Amino acid sequence: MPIKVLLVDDEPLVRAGLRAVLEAQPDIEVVGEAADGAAVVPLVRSLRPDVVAMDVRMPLLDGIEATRAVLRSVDAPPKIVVVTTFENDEYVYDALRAGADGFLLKRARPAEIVHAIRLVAEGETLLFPAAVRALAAEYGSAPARAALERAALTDREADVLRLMARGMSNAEIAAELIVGAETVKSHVSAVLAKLGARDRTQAVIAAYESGFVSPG
Amino acid sequence: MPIKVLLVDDEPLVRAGLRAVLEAQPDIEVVGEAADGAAVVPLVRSLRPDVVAMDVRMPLLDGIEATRAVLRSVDAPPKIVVVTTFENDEYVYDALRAGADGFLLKRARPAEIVHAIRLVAEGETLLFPAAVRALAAEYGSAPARAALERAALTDREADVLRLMARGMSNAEIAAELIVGAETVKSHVSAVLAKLGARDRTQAVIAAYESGFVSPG
DNA sequence: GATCTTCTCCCCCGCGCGGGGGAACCGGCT
DNA sequence: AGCCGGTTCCCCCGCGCGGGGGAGAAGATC
Repeated sequence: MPIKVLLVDDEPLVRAGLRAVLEAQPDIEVVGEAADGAAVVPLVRSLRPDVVAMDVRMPLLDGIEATRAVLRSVDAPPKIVVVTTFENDEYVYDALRAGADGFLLKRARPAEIVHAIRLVAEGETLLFPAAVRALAAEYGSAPARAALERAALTDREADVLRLMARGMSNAEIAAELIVGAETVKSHVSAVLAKLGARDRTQAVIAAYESGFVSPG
Repeated sequence: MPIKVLLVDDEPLVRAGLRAVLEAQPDIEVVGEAADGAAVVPLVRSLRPDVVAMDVRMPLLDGIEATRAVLRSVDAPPKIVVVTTFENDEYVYDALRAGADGFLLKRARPAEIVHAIRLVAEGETLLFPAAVRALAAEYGSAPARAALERAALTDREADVLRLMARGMSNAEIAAELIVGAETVKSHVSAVLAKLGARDRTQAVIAAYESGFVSPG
């Protein structure tokens, strides 16, 4: 009997890609899709998947909350694999703490994705792929890193800085985080103040220099 | 005279979407469509498009080979923009090496797609659009550096980008280089155009991701 | 000579950014 | 109950930024 998988991602293209990759395997069957976390629990109840491939960042209910909701409210819950774009995404670890069984990168090769699904279906836990260790190893210089740690950014400020470091405007960050533009401005101002940066460009430079974000 | 665009994608839905987006612009005209790479060269010869929006993955002849074929066999070849679904598409960089002038993601917003077409039509190389990070992540900094070299910054523009990456304002850069503020603005604008960056922050990000500057 | 690129500087203009305030809500802590 | 930090949103305001033009001088190239 095949491994039944439920896909949860707000981007149709990502779902289509995962479906194509997984359904090419004879032992894997995609039994359903959801575009946001709020739809996950009912779908898990009705479809009884073995594995849920869950995006972290989604509108309405993110992957972390959705993971908690599934584990809390479903008997014999499925294995949950967190799907993420960036390996240094802090949310990934939150999701793992919330009870997820592993994670995989969207840029992973199809064979790796298939492998990950099979592993967690068998009860294994995928915690720290080589990519994450390698990234942690080449983390930034100690002084700069310490400086940024001293800055003591809040969770939300860290989110904003991460998106700033991806070149997003305030409006784009607001759309990404599903908050108002004024809210983003508040967070940006707080980040600039804490980092001692004059503008967003200096803040992004500090993020790179400290290893808060890393090239590649 | 409008920018003449040829669409090449095996998915009719994608072609329809691109056509709808591009033809909403008064200065852009979609002159033709092709469903696979094999049909591209004859169509380029007969239609003489300014820009070819080329999917990477296609039946018969993929976007990489089709790009090579066009550049090899057509005089005064059109600009070629690689269209891809996933930012980590391993073939994207191969296409850039084959001579493509830029790339864009299918999930990009209409305004970004239009912007990309206009930029490459003007002879710029489009590097930034969100995919640079993923490319650099998977293949290391060498490809991104090569891509930045393709941008062909002049000596002065490289000077300005280096100082931008140190967090300097236009006025500070002007003082550092002992030139007028207006001169710096000109160089900055040139850098942004060549990198396909929207603002100085994105330019600095591209500088880090490409290894043009390094943390530490 | 003519042409091209590069570097230099200038104009106007719109807008996003960042500073400076304030305020409401909520959860945690005392 | 009271306090406080975090998140959310609002106001006004000045200014640097970036786009779109143009233009002159120097050097390379043909």
